[in-house]
Amino acid sequence: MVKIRDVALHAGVSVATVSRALNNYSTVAPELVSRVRDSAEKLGYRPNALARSLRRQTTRVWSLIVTDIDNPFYTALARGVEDIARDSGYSVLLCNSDEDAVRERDYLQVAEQEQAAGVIIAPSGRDTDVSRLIAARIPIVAIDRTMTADVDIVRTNSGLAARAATEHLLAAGWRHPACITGPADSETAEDRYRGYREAALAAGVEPLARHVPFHSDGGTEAVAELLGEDDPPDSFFVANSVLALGVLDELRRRKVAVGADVGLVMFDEAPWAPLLSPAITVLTQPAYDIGAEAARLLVARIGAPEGAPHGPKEIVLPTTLVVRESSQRAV
Amino acid sequence: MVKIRDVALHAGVSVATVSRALNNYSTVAPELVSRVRDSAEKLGYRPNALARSLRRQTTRVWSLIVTDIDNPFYTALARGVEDIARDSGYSVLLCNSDEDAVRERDYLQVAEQEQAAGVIIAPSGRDTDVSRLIAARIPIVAIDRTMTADVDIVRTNSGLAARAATEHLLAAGWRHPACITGPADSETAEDRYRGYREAALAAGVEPLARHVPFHSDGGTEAVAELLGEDDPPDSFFVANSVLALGVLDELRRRKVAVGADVGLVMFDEAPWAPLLSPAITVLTQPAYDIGAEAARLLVARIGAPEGAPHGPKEIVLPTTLVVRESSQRAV
DNA sequence: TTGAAAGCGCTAACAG
DNA sequence: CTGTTAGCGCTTTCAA
Repeated sequence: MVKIRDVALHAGVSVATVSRALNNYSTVAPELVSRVRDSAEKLGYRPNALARSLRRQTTRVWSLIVTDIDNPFYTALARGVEDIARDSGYSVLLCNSDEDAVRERDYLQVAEQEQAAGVIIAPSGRDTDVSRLIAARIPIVAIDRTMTADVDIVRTNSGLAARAATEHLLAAGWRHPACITGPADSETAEDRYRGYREAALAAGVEPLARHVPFHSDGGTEAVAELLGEDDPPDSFFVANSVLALGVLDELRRRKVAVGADVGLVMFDEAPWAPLLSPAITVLTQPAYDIGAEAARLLVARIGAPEGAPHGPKEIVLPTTLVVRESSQRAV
Repeated sequence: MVKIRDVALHAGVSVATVSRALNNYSTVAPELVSRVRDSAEKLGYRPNALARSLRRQTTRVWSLIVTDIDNPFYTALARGVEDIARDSGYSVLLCNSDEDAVRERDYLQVAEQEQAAGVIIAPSGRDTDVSRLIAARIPIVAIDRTMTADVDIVRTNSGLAARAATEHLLAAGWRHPACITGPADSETAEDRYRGYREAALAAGVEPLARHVPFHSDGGTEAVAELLGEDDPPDSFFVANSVLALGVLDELRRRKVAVGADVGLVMFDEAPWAPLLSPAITVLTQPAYDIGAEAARLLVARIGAPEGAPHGPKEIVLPTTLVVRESSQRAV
């Protein structure tokens, strides 16, 4: 491993000069700069980021903690984060908590110990403990879900969108929409449920819902239960695309035809949504932009002076209903 | 930030003792161990990973570089890597090169500068330059695609599988299968093409193929071109699921019915494959296991003594043809 | 403008 | 068994 000392020796200057030259300090004589650069180039010198970070007391790495790496919403979001991070010279440590509070805690600890420059997190629960990060002055931006801790957040208005989706189902002629959502302690799951509930109540329909884990099996299970009800639903509002996978699978298994026997709207766009027969009506969240905005917020926080007084920022992005076939009653 | 010195002061011992106690050196008196642990606990001490790594000259972080984070194959693989990494006490820096050699180079450089303990990479091309990592003695495991560099690799036998898939198409009664694959400089793309070609030739069918970028747009484009041929194909062997998304989209747009007008088999399982009508016949790769095996190989390499003589290992996992409806001629 | 030297927080010889 | 101390490789005062 070639270190700064080797470059200094080769260039015939001190290590301090090498450091300054390579970090673009304007105080170094131009000739020395080029001599140093040449030496560094020739020797194949790469600064040791560990040593630099230790000395500078700051790293160039972010942690991005998501709850489900298989959810296209999060991969799209990750791209948004990553693009902005790259532009700003950061690398992103992508961590998958799998909705598991223990894994999440572990990753938060890693972020702390590795002295992450910042953390972007989709918290597994509202009470996810980030107090240590805050104490360590590591900026945090929440995405998708709010948390009790006082941090910046970028999200969409799930409740409103859920309400609109349910109203759409009703307007399309479905009489008895049910809601399949995530665990009650997940904020987005609850918001979406509430939006559905409002719309149902407003239309004089008795709300019918299932809270299941955010996995496709959860969707499967919920459908099975719901269709076993005395007064089964004739349509579904599903709180995310992973859940919908299970829902659609179970519906198919039971030979229940979407768009004819039952209606369906799901939260989140997915690459396969337009390909199904019928094509799935979705609530599109600007996933990439959520990530990008969160990244911008983080950059701003990192750059902000120590005792900057500004309170937590909140950015709410719009969700769009994309009407396709699954929500329509077949002719 | 509470540091080791603070713990030492609080526990009334030297920093060395704190270090030893916390790192489970058996030479420390049990009473001191507990005193140190108590102090550390009380003060909320968290070792600075940067300082530790700098001193130990080794980190607990891996880089996992994939070419497309939106490809379910890679997210499943990432889970495999992550699970084993966690078990072995490592964190995974997941990087998305997007098939872009420049991004890939940047990430490799980050891995080097951050002194990654190891790197698992799906190289964007066979000639991806990992010489610096090798020089820095950072173990590397290739996944999915081989490379000219001498590294461990975990992969499937794409060629064989592709051949089987094409033979299956032919056996199902399709007369003129075409191949839609990735860029010619991508090894898996080429392997899959060759497998297809062998099967076609063996059956006396003139090979017909398109090499396009591994994005859904590539699939769209390929279909458009292929169907414009004088002697258009009656079925498709598609080299991965992302490409297939574009293929299916274009087929749908043109109102060409899969399973009736054309047959289709794609490489890789995808959560939506069984949900389409008709359900898609796929070549399933054990993505999770590929990741897990790669991780195990990496653990072994990291643990191996400096001058260990064993050459690069290669692990080839089986691919399974899952016959569903899209490859069958409708009655 | 440059160099010498201190020190980021930790671990690991080396002494005792 | 415990403490003292020398670094890991780098940046950044402080002097010259």
